[in-house]
Amino acid sequence: MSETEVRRRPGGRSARVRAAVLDATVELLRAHGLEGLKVGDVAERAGVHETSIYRRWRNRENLLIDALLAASEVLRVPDTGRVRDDLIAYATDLAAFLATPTGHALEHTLAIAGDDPVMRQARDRYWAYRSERSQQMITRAVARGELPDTVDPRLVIEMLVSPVHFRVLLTREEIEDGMPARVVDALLAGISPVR
Amino acid sequence: MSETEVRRRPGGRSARVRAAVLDATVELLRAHGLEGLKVGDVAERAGVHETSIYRRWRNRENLLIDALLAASEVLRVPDTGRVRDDLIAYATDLAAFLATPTGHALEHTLAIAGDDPVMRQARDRYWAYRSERSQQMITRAVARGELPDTVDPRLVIEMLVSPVHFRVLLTREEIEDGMPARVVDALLAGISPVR
Amino acid sequence: MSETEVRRRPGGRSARVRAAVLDATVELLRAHGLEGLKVGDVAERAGVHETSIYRRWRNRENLLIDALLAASEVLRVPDTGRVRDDLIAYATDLAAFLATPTGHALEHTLAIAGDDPVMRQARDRYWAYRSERSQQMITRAVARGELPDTVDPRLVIEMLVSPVHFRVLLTREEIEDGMPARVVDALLAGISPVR
Amino acid sequence: MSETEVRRRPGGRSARVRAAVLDATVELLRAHGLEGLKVGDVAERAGVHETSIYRRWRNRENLLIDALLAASEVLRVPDTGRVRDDLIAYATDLAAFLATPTGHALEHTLAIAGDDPVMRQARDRYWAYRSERSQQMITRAVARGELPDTVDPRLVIEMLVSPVHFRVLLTREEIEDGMPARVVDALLAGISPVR
DNA sequence: GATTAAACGAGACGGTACGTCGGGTCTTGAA
DNA sequence: TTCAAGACCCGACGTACCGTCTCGTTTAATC
Repeated sequence: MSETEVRRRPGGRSARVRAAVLDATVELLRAHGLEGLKVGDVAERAGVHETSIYRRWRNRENLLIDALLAASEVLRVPDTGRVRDDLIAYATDLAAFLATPTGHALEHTLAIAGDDPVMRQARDRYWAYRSERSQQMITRAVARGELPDTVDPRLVIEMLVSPVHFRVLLTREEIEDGMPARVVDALLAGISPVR
Repeated sequence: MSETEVRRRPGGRSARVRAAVLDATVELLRAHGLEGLKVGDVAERAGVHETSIYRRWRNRENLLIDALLAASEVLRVPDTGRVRDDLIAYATDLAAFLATPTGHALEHTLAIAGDDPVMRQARDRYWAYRSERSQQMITRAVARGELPDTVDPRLVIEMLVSPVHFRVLLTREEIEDGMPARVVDALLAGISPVR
Repeated sequence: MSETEVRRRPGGRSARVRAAVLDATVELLRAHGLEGLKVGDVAERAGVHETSIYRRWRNRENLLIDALLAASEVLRVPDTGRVRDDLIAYATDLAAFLATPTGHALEHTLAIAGDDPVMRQARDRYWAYRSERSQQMITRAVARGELPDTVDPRLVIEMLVSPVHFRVLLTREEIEDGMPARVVDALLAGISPVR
Repeated sequence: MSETEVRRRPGGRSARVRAAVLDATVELLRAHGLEGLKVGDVAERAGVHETSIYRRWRNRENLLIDALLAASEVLRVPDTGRVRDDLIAYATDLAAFLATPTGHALEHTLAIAGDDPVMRQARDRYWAYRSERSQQMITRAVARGELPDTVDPRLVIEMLVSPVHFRVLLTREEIEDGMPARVVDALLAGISPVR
């Protein structure tokens, strides 16, 4: 999904350069963080000339986005047969991913990213991809009869993942072990006792 | 709450300089956004020498944080007597604030901010302040008997505000009119019909 | 002799930039003196970006030295066939050169210059060049039989030129017309009447 | 001779401050060299407020000159009864002094110093003092009949001391042991064998 | 297998902003 | 009223990194 350009000659020099650069980018992100990522360093580590990077990605942001989206495919959507377990597992996985330097960097990049067409498109593509996949947990639960068909999958997913992002990105507080479960339970049962 | 230093001579030159600089910072943020804020411009607009800014705030980030926190005191906590109304009003207000350039800039700055002591302290102070005040909505509801005393005010507030921040900061999707109400309802009643 | 780098493409942009910057430097030195020479001004006058100057020369001093050494090639070594005339002519020329703003600035720069490797090398190269050439006046005289082969060319040249430098640099007294001749005569004949 | 101002209350606070500052200046010069001398450091070391220094000396240069001239009184004029010995001893002493950090700094300061009235006067006073005293070696020799009364004392002294200054200030070459003697001999006897 | 166009290597340069440094002035509280 | 303390003004220096430009060289697809 992070393919920005048409690959004319797969496996040729171009492809090698591209792969080396994206790898180096992620690697350096992990090591020095977002601010510490310099195009020149990426070039050096990739064994490629800086000019070649600018030629292909035009600027630092494009490179970043391309590299990070490629690195974000690790998130898997569980399918245990029970919503509660699915949601807890997903939130836990997400928290773990966001705790890695790569995950952290991805978040920051998305948060910082401007609104030029390129970034906008990249961002939209990323969230569309994630929404679509994670909402399957809800639609499957509805199909199984676990949840009423009146639920709004998007809202549910948002209320599930946003507290995790919130802590990672804004308050920077740790996500303690039971947190995902408590979020899921509050979400499923509500906080008022009776109606 | 954004007071970083002891005011030795309140009203003296130092205080005047400080105020002028913070005002200019917020003003320019509103005008040119986060990326467009240059320390040199702030200095010029504040009628102060650039060096004086660096002397006091050390770098751009510290200046930003100080200015933004000062500008974030507008958020009020409602007290209507009914949780649902309180929470909806608060979330709506928050969404409105985050839609302003100042609010946007505040979010971004907090998200970008590094982990040096200065920023960490500023961030912690900010969230402590906001948490403490907003959780009053929950504790009041518990006192009134509207909510059971088993609810975790912190979790509730997080689940209330994080979807708003999430959209503003990450997906950049609009917050439609009914959204706060739907979040509150899901939170209060839960999404599973029966247990 | 002030060539610090290998010219890869002689006459290319690099060479043009280099020449323009050195010219501008000497020109501004002439105009505003040593203290008044700002790197930014040089850049502007040379039609070159300030960064380019810092990239190549690293700091103001290196630029100065390079420019001044380039400007000091005007000193010619006379060859009249008679030592006395040669020495007087040389000392007179030297005095004239040192009286120009450029000469003045050269002196000051050499006197001020620190002992970092770059400056040290520049200084050594300069004096080696000047020594070697000026001592030819003595060796030629010895070859002609005008002077005994026991004379130390280096000492003689030092005793010839140092009074000139001394006045220009330290006492700042004028070098009156007959001064070089009197120095040369004292040097050749000695000041004691008999031996 | 380095008294720039009238001492109103010798021994009073003013005098103490003045002495402490000048001492600190020379001390720091010795330690960090000319470039490394900061007014703020001097103030701190002297246990005096920076403002007090600026009040009295007005700027860094004046302070420097005042301190250095005070430190240059160590040069003594020998009187052995024989010109050759006198001159050699004097030149040797001079070389030794100029080799000390203080001597070095004095030279540099004089060489760098601008032409504003203050510096001009300080410089003139310094050289007048040194000239007057050192030329006594020549006039005494003339009185003794050792030298003809046609010699120009000023020229002789210049030709004696300038090679020393030359090496210290410009070429930065070491002054080897026999050098003063060879200069003196060349000066007394001349370098041409016979006329 | 020779040709040719795209991509790459190399390196200087333009440009913008950041942050530093240090000399020197000015305000203010306190003695 | 004077003085110590310290913030401030001012103007430079030097740094860092982004992104551009030019030219020579390699590579890989095409003839």
